[in-house]
Amino acid sequence: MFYITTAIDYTNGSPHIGHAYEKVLTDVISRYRRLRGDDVFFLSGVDQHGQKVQQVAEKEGVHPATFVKRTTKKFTNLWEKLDVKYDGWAETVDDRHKACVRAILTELKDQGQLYKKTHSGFYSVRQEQFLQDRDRDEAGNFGPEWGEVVEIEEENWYFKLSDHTDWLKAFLESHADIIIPGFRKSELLNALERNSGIDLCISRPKERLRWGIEFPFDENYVTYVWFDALINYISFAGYKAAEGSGLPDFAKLWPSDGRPVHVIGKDILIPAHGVYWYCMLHAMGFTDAQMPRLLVHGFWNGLGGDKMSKSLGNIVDPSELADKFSVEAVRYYLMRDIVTGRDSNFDVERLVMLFNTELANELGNLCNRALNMSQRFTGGILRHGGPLTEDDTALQKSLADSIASYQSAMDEFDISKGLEALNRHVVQCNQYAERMKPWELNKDPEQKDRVATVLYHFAESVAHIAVLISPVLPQITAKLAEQLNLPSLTTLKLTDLNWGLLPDGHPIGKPKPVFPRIVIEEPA
RNA sequence: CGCGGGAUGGAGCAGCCAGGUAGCUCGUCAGGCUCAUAACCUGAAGGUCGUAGGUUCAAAUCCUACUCCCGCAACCA
Repeated sequence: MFYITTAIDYTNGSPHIGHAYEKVLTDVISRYRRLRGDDVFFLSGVDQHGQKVQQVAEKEGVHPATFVKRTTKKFTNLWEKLDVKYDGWAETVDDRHKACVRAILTELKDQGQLYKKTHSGFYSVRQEQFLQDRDRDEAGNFGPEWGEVVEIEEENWYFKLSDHTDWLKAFLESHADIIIPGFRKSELLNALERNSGIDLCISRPKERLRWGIEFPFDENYVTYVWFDALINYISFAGYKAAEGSGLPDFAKLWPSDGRPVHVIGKDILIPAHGVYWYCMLHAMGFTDAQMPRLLVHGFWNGLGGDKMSKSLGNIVDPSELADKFSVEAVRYYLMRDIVTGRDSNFDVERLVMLFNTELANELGNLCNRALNMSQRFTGGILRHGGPLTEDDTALQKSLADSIASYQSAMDEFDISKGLEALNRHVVQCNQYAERMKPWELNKDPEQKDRVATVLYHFAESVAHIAVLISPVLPQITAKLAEQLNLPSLTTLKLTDLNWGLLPDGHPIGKPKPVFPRIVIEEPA
């Protein structure tokens, strides 16, 4: 079983392009693994507790539960629109999740992993948070942005993080591909070096935070984010689930030799996932062989590399984008114009350019011209035709090569490179067309077989690409399958992709552009 | 000496881990083709691969120093 998760998004606002990227990326990986023939379970969800939600809900005069229900809808609507198809959906207000969190807390407390301690520090009443030395201004004071700052003492629950950091260091050092890309691991190890010996505060007194999961053994406290949000990866996988909960079988999703993949953003690697989550799992008794892989993606920045932010006004709404340019264009752009793990700059012009060149002009046009010629020259019937020439075998080899590099790129989560590999074959097909000139051959009745052979090579190439591109553009695969009059294409696996998907004598459908070019009206 | 990333023809990027003629897309210029979505194909111009050293027969790639840009620095998230 290939178990893959996204981070759960915090429901205090609307989803932006970064949320969409992560979910589409995970969706594409899931679909690819299914294409490979793997059993896949894809979990996504939302983080609904916490102070920010409580505050915003209060401001809007609604109960937090009502508020998160409304905000959650914005996320689920977007995933539906963007064709993100998850198998499990995590909502942290779910009673089954709460029960799991409580069971874990109880167990860890019994094992002596949790303890209560008093912390004193400077507290900003307005911001409702403790302040650190680095929040001080140059003169060493807390500035006016914090409002009234008081020194208070507060008792809280702590998790013995420091008991696990030595193990974590050794574990990370001995497992090469546990964090992708690799440079993130050195960053994590360095951070670990600097900060070991600190325990983790995991509670909030109820007078400060009500909107959370109550401690099973101390009713005056709720869990703070860590032992709530992070637990979703196991609670919704069926960890400690009650009979008839409707949750998956945990032993199947996360077996003793199973390593799930958590897809997360670079902002939550250190410390949340890279330190806290690994140590939490270790404390719960998960073995080294069960520790998840972390696929750490980068961010989409604004043009020029600025961070996207409300104040700069360069926030991109993925939903509007999909309405304007189509879901395919958005999915393709998000996968194509970034190297997994790195940052990229969001640029609508590049979205349009990549769609128009690679999809409309190259792939779409190839499909269109191929089917058109088949309709006009061979009556819409595909035939294997005459004996193969060197050009034909070279084209078949190009396809095989493309599939091989596609597969190795996709196995390494490098979607952009995988798509590039497919494009290479499309370009080969167009070059083959120029050399073979079937429109010339067709004028000579002697060359009927040759024309059929050449046209078959186009159609067969399109059929293969239709399948290979399906993780990124699932709707397109269906459209291409329809035009090729071969609905079974949508159910093929990677191993089924041998030359000859289209039988001899196969009647093809009517060509219709699958990627109409995006035309931007220039302001006069 | 806090940590990590980046610096490659006009633009955006790949290549670096496992050194061996500098690659892709867009743009520009010239040509070809007409089956096709004003799509497709061919050719050309354009780069001392941030700077300075070093290792090597050979460095964009390895090592050292430096410059500039970005992000992050754990009871707060």
